[in-house]
Amino acid sequence: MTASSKQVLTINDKNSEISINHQKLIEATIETIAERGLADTTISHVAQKAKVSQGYANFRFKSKENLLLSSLQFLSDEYKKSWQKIFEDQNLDPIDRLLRIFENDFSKKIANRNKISVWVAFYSEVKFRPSYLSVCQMQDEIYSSQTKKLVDQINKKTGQRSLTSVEISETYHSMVDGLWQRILFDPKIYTNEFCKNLIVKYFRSIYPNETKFK
Amino acid sequence: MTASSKQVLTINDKNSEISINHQKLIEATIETIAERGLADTTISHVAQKAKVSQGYANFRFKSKENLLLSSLQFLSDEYKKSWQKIFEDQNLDPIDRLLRIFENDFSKKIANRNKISVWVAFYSEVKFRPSYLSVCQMQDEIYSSQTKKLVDQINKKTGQRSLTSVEISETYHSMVDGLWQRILFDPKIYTNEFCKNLIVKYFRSIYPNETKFK
DNA sequence: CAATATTGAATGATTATTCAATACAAAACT
DNA sequence: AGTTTTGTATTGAATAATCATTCAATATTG
Repeated sequence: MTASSKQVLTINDKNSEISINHQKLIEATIETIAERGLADTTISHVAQKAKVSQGYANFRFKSKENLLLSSLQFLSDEYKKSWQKIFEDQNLDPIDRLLRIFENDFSKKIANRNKISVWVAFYSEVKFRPSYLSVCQMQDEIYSSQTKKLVDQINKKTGQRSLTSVEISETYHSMVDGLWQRILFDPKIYTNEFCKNLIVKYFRSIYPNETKFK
Repeated sequence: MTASSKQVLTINDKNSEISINHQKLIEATIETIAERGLADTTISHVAQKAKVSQGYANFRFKSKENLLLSSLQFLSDEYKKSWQKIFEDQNLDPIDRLLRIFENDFSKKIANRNKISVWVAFYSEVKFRPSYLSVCQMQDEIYSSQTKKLVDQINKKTGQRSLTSVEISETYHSMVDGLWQRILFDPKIYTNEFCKNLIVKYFRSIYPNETKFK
């Protein structure tokens, strides 16, 4: 290893050291909200979980509010990346893409009780914190417009005419939100498989000739 | 007015005086949550809105937690009464009953931004307060089983066979929950009419020969 | 004159935020 | 190479604000 490469490595190390703390705190925040709820999430709990001092957590993010917002942003980005990958995959035909989209929406990584409880916690404050709202809306708009486009392609391909692409994509979207919420109520009934099955059945009833919605 | 009737009236007055305070506090709680969010709802705010002293609010309900739970129970009862009336109305044929059910679910009285924000606030705590969960689950189970039965009748009547009654009623139920949530995000797009239209379209696609889903 | 309803000020607990003190690491200088 | 200096990262104790809860005092009612 040369001196110069070591230097670069050192700089990287230093930066990632910083972002490790940053990331540790965000992850600790999400875990804490999932474990105790937003109402009982204190800087002190988060700092303990992230193994830094309470003062540092506050210093690092300037305020609790900012730490919460950053955590929501992280969650939002993570979700967004997961579906953007699918929308950008050129090898998928429209139906396969749609299948992948809702497989993703009910994958263990996305639709688990911990993540959902954090989402719902933020949702519940959306009316009172414009910053939360804008993160959620931003994400929603892109997802909605992409889904709509996708449904347009499928409608064209299948000749489905009784429902518009907006109607189908909005129905899908609201079903996902609703099912996520119901997973919180009763994860025994609302398993990921149960939810996916409901979605498949919905699309099968709209596209009865499509064999892929089996 | 006789003495005895006055007596009765007085007792009634006294009782209703008590329950007026009780009710005033519950309504003030709901309004406060709708206006400021659960996180910023303090006994002091609620008491001010109900025009009683802070100490009294606490004394009357024993604890803030209990006041919140009572408010959720009230909201739940109010909603339950509204749909039970429809399920019990013997003059309605199954399709009309279903129409009335989702008209109710998206009526101004039920699906307005204030009420929904309160529901979502409680939903978000369901994972951490068993008492909230049980109120929500109780309600849900009855509503679900009634809806399932209703869909069974409609399936029988129309000969619809591709979807089970559980699938249809669960899909409907999750759509309602999801749409309620989306009303919070963007009430401009998700108007009550927009939501009802989505639901009608859903049922029309499942029961294509039923002219009432126009 | 009871008995009950209601007040509002005091209490104690919790918590976000601040900041002086300290640890640490890199750079500068013998 | 070893020592000092400098700058940054991190700590943790102190602060001040907020709030639920309590309860002795007061008002209201029968």
